[in-house]
Amino acid sequence: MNGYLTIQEFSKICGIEVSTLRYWDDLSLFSPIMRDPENNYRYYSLAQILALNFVTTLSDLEIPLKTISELRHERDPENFLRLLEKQEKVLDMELRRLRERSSIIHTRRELINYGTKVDENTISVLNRDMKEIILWPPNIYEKDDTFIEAMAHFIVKTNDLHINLSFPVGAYHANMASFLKGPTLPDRFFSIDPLGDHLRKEGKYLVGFARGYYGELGDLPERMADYAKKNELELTGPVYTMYLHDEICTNEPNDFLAQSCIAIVEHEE
Amino acid sequence: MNGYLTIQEFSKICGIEVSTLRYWDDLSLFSPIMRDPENNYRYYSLAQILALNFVTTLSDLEIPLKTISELRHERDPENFLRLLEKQEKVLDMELRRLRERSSIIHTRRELINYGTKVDENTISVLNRDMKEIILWPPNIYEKDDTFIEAMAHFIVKTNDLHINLSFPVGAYHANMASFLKGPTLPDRFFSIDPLGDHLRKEGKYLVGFARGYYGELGDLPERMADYAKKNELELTGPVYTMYLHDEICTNEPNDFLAQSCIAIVEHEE
DNA sequence: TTGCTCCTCACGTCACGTGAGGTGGC
DNA sequence: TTGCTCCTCACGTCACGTGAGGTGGC
Repeated sequence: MNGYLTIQEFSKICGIEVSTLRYWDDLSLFSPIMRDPENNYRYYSLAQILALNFVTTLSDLEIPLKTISELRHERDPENFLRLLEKQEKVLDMELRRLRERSSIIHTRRELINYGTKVDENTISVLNRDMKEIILWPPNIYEKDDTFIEAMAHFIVKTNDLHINLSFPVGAYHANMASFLKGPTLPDRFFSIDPLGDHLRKEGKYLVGFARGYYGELGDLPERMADYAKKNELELTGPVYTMYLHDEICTNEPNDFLAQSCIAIVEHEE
Repeated sequence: MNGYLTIQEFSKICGIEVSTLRYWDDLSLFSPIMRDPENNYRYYSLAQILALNFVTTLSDLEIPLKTISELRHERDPENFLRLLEKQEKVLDMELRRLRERSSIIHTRRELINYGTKVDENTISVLNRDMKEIILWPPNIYEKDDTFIEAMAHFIVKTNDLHINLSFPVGAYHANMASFLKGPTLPDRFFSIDPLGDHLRKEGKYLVGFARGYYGELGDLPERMADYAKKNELELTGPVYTMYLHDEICTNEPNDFLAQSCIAIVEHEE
């Protein structure tokens, strides 16, 4: 057949799979210019690349084949601009969600990675960078509430806050006294979300670690207080407890790894 | 049932559809803590929100349910870091494709929009911004080739250049003489791609428009040359012909709208 | 005869959403 | 009795990919 291309030849030229070409033909979305009446072979022409380009361009933009099909016989610039505007909004939404996902992965990787390297038995003074978090509203405990129940109740009550639980969760005590008194019952929760507007300031922190389930910090508060006393450190501001390893990266609750830290007053001499 | 939640209650609390919860149960990915042996009702506990969080977090990251399921019983930080790294690469690829799509939409909208506003019957001198394009390698015409066939042949021969045909295509003549001699047979093609490294410089251009199929510019070259002569304009550099309206936004080839432009030498006095 | 391309038709994929048809408690 | 929730099972979605089983030309 002079000038005609078999389906495979056409497929190679335009980079569209044979199965896709057949599927588009079935939908009457894009059909070969000719069929052999004997054996039903499909034959395409080179010039069809342009008609094909209409379909591939729009389907690459994630416009549904049905919409493309409907548009095929009545395209005009005005209609088309409206479609593009609509699709741009769809893509913007996707972009936003993608960025959030990247953000979650990045945050998680940082914490987990740090958790695998840390000397978890030592209390020490370390420099910490600024960190953005989202502080949830203050907790109101009902009697017998544990950390987890409190969190669950909290999530239930504040469903409309649209907290993204994919970001790691942490516990916030307003000061060292509150931390010593009820390590299991933080004043607030927070999520470690780079878009948060609460800033944990940069500077020197007293830092300690503990293995165990949410809220179970063992004697960490006392050990941190002792260390501060022995080394004559003046502590200030809230205690931030972050879970470096949590239910996302281990299935053994006793292996959860928490890091608590509280800022140290730096005296200039 | 004290402390137990029906499937609908649990669904509302955690924001996961009832049908999704049932599906995840079918897959043994996440099951209720209890079943009523009488009627097979599902009952969930508040504490299950944490186990659920493992599934939702990973599925929000677009990790396949099968992978999540496999991981469920043997998560550990090391494994997990590897999974996150892998998924980060997947998301980066998606991000790149999304950006390209946005770029295509933006480019198309600009051209189409401009095309609907333009005074297409007038030759005029206009300021043009800098524009990035991708210049394809020079054309080699076989005898009887038309614009379209040339383009098709070109695409076939240069399949390995990975030209993205979703960006609008244009025609490039090395200079006015070449444009006058063979408007139908440009020296090169190009795509209007913001990532292109060939720059159409900013400045004053002689600009004209023509309706018609690819390569069919009518007497536009002569009209432009006449205008230049009458107004004593000195023309320089290549002629860029862009299709403001093409097969993507109209199904009538005679309605394609081309814009040809060539730079004008600006004498400082 | 062998190997190759083409055809149609049916079924699988993935993560659900949507009924249909039926049960159980107030 | 009525209305509500729950159940299971089957089928639909979307854009193909993958055989199975068969034909036609060199």
